Amino acid sequence: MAAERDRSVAPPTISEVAAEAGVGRASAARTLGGYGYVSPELRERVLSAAEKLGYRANALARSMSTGVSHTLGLIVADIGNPFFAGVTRGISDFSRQRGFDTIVLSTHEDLEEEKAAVGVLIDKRVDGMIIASAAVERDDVAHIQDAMTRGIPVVLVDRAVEHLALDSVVIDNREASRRAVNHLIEHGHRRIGFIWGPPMKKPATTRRALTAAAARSLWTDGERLRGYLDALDDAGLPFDADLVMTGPKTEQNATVAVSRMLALDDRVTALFCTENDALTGSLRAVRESGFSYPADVSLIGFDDSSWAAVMEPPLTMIAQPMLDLGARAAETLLSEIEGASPSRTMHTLEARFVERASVAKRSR
Amino acid sequence: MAAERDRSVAPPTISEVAAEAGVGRASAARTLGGYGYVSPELRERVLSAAEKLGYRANALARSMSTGVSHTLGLIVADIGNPFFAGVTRGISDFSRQRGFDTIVLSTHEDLEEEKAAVGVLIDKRVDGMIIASAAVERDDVAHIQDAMTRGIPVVLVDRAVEHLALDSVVIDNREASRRAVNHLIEHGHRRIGFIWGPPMKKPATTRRALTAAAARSLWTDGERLRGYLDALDDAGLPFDADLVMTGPKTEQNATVAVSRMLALDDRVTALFCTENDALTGSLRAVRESGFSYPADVSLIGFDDSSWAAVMEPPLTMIAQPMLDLGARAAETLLSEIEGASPSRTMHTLEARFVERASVAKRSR
DNA sequence: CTGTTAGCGCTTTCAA
DNA sequence: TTGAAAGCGCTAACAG
Repeated sequence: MAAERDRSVAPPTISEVAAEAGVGRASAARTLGGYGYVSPELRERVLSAAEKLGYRANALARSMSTGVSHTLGLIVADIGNPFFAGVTRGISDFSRQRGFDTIVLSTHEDLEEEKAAVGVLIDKRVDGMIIASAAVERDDVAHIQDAMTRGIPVVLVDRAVEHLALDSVVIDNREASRRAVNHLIEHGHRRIGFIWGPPMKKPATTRRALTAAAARSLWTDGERLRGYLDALDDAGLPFDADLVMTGPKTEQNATVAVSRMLALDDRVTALFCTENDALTGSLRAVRESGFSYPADVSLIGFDDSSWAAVMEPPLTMIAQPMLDLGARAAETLLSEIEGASPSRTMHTLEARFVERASVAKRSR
Repeated sequence: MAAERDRSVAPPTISEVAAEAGVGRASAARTLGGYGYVSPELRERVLSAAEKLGYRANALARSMSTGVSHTLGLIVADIGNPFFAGVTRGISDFSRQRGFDTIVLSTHEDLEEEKAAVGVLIDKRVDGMIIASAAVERDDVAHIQDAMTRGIPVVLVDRAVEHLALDSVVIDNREASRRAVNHLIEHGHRRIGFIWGPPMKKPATTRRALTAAAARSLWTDGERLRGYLDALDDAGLPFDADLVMTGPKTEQNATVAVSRMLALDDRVTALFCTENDALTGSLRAVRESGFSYPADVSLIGFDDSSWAAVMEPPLTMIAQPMLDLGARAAETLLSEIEGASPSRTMHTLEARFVERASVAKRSR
């Protein structure tokens, strides 16, 4: 029997509406649920009875019998991060329009929290989930496979996961990165700092160690690093481990790392920052070291924002289509929910390279 | 009978677990649901049967019988906005810890969408909702009252609504604004632009028209404008309608409005921007007009971010405690859900005034 | 076209 | 301590 309920008056049920209208429950259900045939007469009576009682369908009960919740789950590292907030907005707008709502869970980039989040969504019987997963290794993906096994459609957003044959919606991070770094090279830069790379216990000393670490990092981190390396290789430029930040990804660490790169005998003359905090941290280091951009050091950042455009000089940035990433992920998920079989492909959206004024010819 | 379901294997139910364990359903339910007494023996059998079948409780069914969904609803204008994203993060972190998940709905600052959103949340039987409402007039709040009438706890966040006796969690916008403007006045400024005020069809020409418009605007907008006026009055400074932007709240309009203020014979020497886009729009206008800050014009903005700190010179800002606003709203809501009667008060959190270097003594 | 009825998977009396 | 059975509000066969 129902318990803890009635924090107030129990909400009217379809039976009460039927009684009020003097019709059978099924007829009331049919008109209110919008299915089956009902004569205009009864229909009218039911509608006004519902109106009168302030009837609202209990979506929970409906889901119980239909097996469909019209609710999506979204799992991201941090909903407070503007990038994920943008993606969320894209998902939310798209899915709401199709009658789906979204439960949003933040995992703080912690795999255990992510596992728990998937469990919660399974329990709540979401119709599908979109995940920007923190999973990397093969052993990290069991929770996602569990959801799949249970027949819950899953699509990945922002980060692909190697060991998972799933649809994912991403940008070509490697190419975006390669292009940015190449842009720097074309401006004569040969000492280009990369902020930030995969977090490592101790700084990498060899390219080999670094790429190995990248393989154990978030897909996005790895791709961006590979793009950096690609550009170097394309230009025949030597790799220097001192120019790649590998510490924990915080703004402050970026400042420290960049300060060091700026103090090198053969100092860095350009910086490629793969995240917003990396950029602001770098900017701070540049200033504190007594340099200015783009005269002394050129800069390119990731994830454009109106701030980047009003910096003086304005910043050259890689702009990810956040809303579109979300919308596309939602679209893909919804079509799988509606029965389409997953194409298990990577949907790659275009990132824009927004050239402004933070890159100058090397003058040194 | 259940329909559309089984997109795959139907998930195991408590009955199946009971059968597998060779016990009655109730015993299985008791151990799995964590209530009532079960002998250690049976308990063990049930647990391993559940494990074996991969049982996960169906939260929907549970909600059906308990009347509690352990789900909160959050309604904001735009989840993609960094401010709301931060608030959401605060809510999400706090409530998740207490076993509640959050359905997030964006209304695009549209009252109709907000009404629909409330309806959706009622239907999904959320245990409570947090709303940053677009409602202003008495006629705008029926949907929220409807939720209240149905016994669903509601707390307001960021924006209080005059006609609603509800708990709300906000900052003292008026005081924060007054303080910022006063800071400008103390630095000798007498011509201070306010970006942006309440949107009006045609520019206000009198103070009276402006305050009237403010009364018909979002609470935050009104409060911030009142704070501006307070500071002027405190200092005995005259009000000038030309210094208050009243157009649609877009970055571009801010640029246009500020450009105009800068072109006045008795031009503006300081700007107070009440939102991020207002600030970036203003910055652009300052630059395009051939001025620089803080030498020619001083600036103060709302909603601090790491960007503001790395601008050159760094920007003086009012920092709202976004996470705390969210956490506090969640805390208040949860206690009401747990039975506390709403205190119907405004919970005012402290905003910090972060003084950096975008305000200088008036030099003109 | 309309009403009766049997579930959906869980919780919770109530007896045993 | 345990099990049987009713009920949460809805959908969907199935008769009529």
